[in-house]
Amino acid sequence: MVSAARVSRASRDSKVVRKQPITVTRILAAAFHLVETEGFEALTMRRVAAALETGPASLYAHVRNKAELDDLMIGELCARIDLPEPDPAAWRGQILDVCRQLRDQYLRFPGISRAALASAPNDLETLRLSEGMLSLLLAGGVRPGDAAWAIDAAYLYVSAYSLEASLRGGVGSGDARSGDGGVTAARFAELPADLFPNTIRYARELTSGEGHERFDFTLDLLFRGLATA
Amino acid sequence: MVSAARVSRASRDSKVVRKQPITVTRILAAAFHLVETEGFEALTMRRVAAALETGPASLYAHVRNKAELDDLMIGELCARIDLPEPDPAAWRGQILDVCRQLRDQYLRFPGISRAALASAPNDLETLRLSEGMLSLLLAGGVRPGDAAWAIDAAYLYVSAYSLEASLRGGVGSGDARSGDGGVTAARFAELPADLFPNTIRYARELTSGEGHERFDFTLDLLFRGLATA
DNA sequence: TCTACCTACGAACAGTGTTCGTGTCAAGCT
DNA sequence: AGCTTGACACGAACACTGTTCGTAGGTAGA
Repeated sequence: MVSAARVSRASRDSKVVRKQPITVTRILAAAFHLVETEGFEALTMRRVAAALETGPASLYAHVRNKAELDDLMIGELCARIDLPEPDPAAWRGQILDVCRQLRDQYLRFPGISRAALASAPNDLETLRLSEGMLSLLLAGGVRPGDAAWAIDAAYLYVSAYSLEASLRGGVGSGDARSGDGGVTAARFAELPADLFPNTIRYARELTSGEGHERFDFTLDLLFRGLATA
Repeated sequence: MVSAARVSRASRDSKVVRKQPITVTRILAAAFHLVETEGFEALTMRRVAAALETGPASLYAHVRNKAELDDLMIGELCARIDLPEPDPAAWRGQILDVCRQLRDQYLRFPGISRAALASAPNDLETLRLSEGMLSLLLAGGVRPGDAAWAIDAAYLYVSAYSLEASLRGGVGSGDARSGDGGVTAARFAELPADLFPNTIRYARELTSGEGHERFDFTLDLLFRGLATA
């Protein structure tokens, strides 16, 4: 037996080097890599464990649940959001920017917004984001009650939008870019004309929206309606 | 062997009566009952099959997937929505009413909105709802493009709201009604005061909202911002 | 009457989250 | 130095999940 002890400072001495210890950080890194490349459905305790070259049981010493792993990922994502210093004159642009950041983080890891919707993870990072958004609106002169409810609605919408966008784009179907909208519009045209007159007539409007136009449209609608005292 | 044939017209002759045949309707009924009483997580092919006193394989003759079962349920829910005749003067109230109906259908079957978010089920019933909502907004004088995007946003929000409300209320925790808000507000008060000044200060606003006040608030915000030509 | 077909279903497969018990190491105490 | 303690790692297993295969059974048509 090659007693492979005391290799704590040498990273890779030989092939019998001691395995790097499992930490929450490494688990999270493996999880993010997995979701980024294969989508949220592939995020499995076994897959994460395999990426760390161990068995699934080893993860439960650092993470209570898969649910907790999900929450940790959402927290990490929220931590990456850049919160601007509140500028009372530009609060609408600022809050929109924050929402866009959140959306892009979600979209970078397809399907992860499921985890955001599946729980109300009141950890510190999520609250930091919430606090930051609240500050922007308050600085803009929005009434506290309205501000609180508006950011809640915005957070919900961003999560739902990202989830739907992830499913639509998928993680494997890379060719479903612009042609898909035309396909859907064509299917609308084949509906019974007496039951779906408006759907047929406005098929273009229903399926339109390049990039994130719909996203901006909705959030603008949401924040523009807030009274600034 | 008691040949139990030709019992097709007699419903319940004796104990050896022929088992009622499996139909999509019966599958859906069992599925709805299951979700209503035990929540969406309990909706399992095996549980549905067991409720029908058969094995899981028997379902796959009538339903392609569990995903298709989910879609069928969403379709059924949408079919129950009552679409009013468009009244140009009252379109805001009308669309809000439709959204409330949808919300109540979702909330009656806790967690089922997961299925609504997990796919864009373009079946006829979903499209009927979409067409109805579109008609209301168009009658109100909303521009077609705005109307199409607004109902999309509203549908997304209703689903996300219902999902979160289902998780918050749970299906087993019947006592988590009004006391929970106080608990969350109290947890906000224990946060580090230098990092979360607004969260602490407006803890009441952040956790307030009896019944569906937040729901109405958000949708009002959404629809009030639409220009009526 | 015979045949063909659709329905029902038992059994099994590949996965999932999670727990139990055992090992194995590192540090701390005597 | 020797011993003990405790945390970490992990193989195996349990109770589930969705889904498919092969086969039986009864019904409808020729």
